[in-house]
Amino acid sequence: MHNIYLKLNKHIQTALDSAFPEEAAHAKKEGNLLNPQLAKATKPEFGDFQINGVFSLAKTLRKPPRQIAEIIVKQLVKSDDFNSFCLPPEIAGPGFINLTIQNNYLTKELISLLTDEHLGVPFATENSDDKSESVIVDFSSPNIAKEMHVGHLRSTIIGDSLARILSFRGHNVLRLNHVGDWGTQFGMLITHLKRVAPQALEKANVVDLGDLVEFYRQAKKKFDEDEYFQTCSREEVVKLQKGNNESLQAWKLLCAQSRKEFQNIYDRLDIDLCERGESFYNPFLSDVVEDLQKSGLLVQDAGAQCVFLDGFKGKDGNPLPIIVKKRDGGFNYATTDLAAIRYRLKSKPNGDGASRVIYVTDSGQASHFAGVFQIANLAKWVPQGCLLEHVPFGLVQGEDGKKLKTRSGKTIRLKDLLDEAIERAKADLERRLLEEGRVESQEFIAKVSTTIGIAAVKYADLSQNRITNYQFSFNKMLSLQGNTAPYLLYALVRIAGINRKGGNFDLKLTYPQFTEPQEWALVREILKFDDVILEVEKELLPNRLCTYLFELSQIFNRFYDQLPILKSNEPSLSCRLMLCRLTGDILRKGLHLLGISTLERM
RNA sequence: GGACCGGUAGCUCAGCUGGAUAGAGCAUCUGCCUUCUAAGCAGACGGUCGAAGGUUCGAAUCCUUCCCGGUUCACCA
Repeated sequence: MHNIYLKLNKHIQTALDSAFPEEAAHAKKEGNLLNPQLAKATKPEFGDFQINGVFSLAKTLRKPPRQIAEIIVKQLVKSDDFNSFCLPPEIAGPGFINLTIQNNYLTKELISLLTDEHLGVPFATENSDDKSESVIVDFSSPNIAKEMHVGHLRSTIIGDSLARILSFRGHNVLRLNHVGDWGTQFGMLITHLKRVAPQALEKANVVDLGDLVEFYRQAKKKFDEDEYFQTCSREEVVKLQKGNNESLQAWKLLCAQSRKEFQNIYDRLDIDLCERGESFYNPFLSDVVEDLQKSGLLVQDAGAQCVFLDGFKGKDGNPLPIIVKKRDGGFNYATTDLAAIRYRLKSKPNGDGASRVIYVTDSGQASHFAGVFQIANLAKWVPQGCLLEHVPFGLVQGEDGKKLKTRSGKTIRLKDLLDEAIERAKADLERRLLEEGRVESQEFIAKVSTTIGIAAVKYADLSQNRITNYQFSFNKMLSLQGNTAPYLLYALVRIAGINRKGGNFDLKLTYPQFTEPQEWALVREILKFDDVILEVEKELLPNRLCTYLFELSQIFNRFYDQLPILKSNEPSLSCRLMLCRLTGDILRKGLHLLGISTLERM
């Protein structure tokens, strides 16, 4: 109802201007407008919208709120256009004005959705007020030669969903996987590789490293035990940085192997990413330091090149430096992140030309990003109107409230976690089939349990406000009741069932005539999709979309339970089928925007 | 100790620029399947919104102080 909101707001604004010309003029002089504080109604009985601004007006005008409200209402109903889509406003309580949109206007909006692939959500374009932006979403970002574990789960799932939503809105989205493909750990990895598989350096693809985690563990063990190995490793880092051929070859092999393993996970999760690791920014690191030097931000402290910022203090209360060049001349992650910011904001072809950069990482990195963002601003790398945003999220905890670990205390591999979700979904499904005496093919069972398992993991994560820590529970996420993926998928399956049994309707024949409250509740909910998407785009909180989809499903299930659909007579039959179709479209689209695939039967 | 984030029903959590009587789900209890998938629906029970002050016509929401939990604080990322 985004358009309706804008239309209403304009009407109210006009009404305020004519009802209180002096106040309006005064407000305008101050550079603002009288604020009607138009908002969505907090409860269905209050209609569709409510005006909350009467009280502050009452104060400045020194008149009772209800009197002000009456003046506004009187002014509003003078407009024929207003009366053509809104019912006469009602003054309620101490001075709220409740607004209800007319039925025929709502049905008109609803019909327009039938032919709108975007389901009412505005599409940002190059030349409009609703301007399309270049957005970078930096998410997932595992480390090369390590395995993806639960720690990567939230970033990957949340980042993917945000990227999908921003693209859907019309923005040009670059999904960057800022993998950890550079750094001191490569010294030991390359040294180890050279020892166990020297042939890998001569020919490409001759060696399958298999379990990289085990490989990493072995290398680490040697590094800790063997002094000579340590020396070689350190030398190896230097060689690599200098661009030694052999070392680069080994490095590439390790990266390729990791990439293959990451890709397995991304394929299973249906996630599309553009890999651009830390190494990409190597050529720009010294420029960063130079730039900071020029802008006078750089300070030498204890041999390191640092930037000191307001509000950054250490344990002892002394100012805390952000180091951009280490005492040994090396760079660290602050430097890389600064180089990345600079590159991403620079216009093409020397950069990405982004106007919004979103970092989806755990909240533990909040102060790091606050620091580098501040430096970027001070160094004037952030053009007017460009936005750097850290999108933090909390820890994944087990049901005991502690950091999620295996029973033996190890970090849980993402692969195992997904396998278990699917396995449990399969067990649930098979139990149900048995109970209901249904027989399904192995293929069906495999597909349904995979879809449900992955959906459950994703939805459980996304449906929670990302700021807080998140308690991971297979039982809850796979639960058949409540705000879970299976519940939403089930609503869609019901709609698909209706479609199979003759759910086609001819929309030309139908001018909808809704009569039942369950129908109207569904109509109104369907029309809220655009508001929700716009909100998520701004706040970057996918859980708002989840809440909406859950409520839509609830309202649909009520409708489905309480009214006959296929067995109703015309015109109800067509009207109800139309509601099924739109509910299905929105659920499918909404779930898709969360990165969740849907089912026809389950 | 400083910074940041949390504290809302027995449990897990929503709560949008401050708005009307604080919302879900789970759990517990009570109803509803000759009918489109009951993985559903209807209802009941459940609250000093961590505490105290303050701002406001109005505070879970904003400000201050305090309590509790988490994260983080110099060359790892």
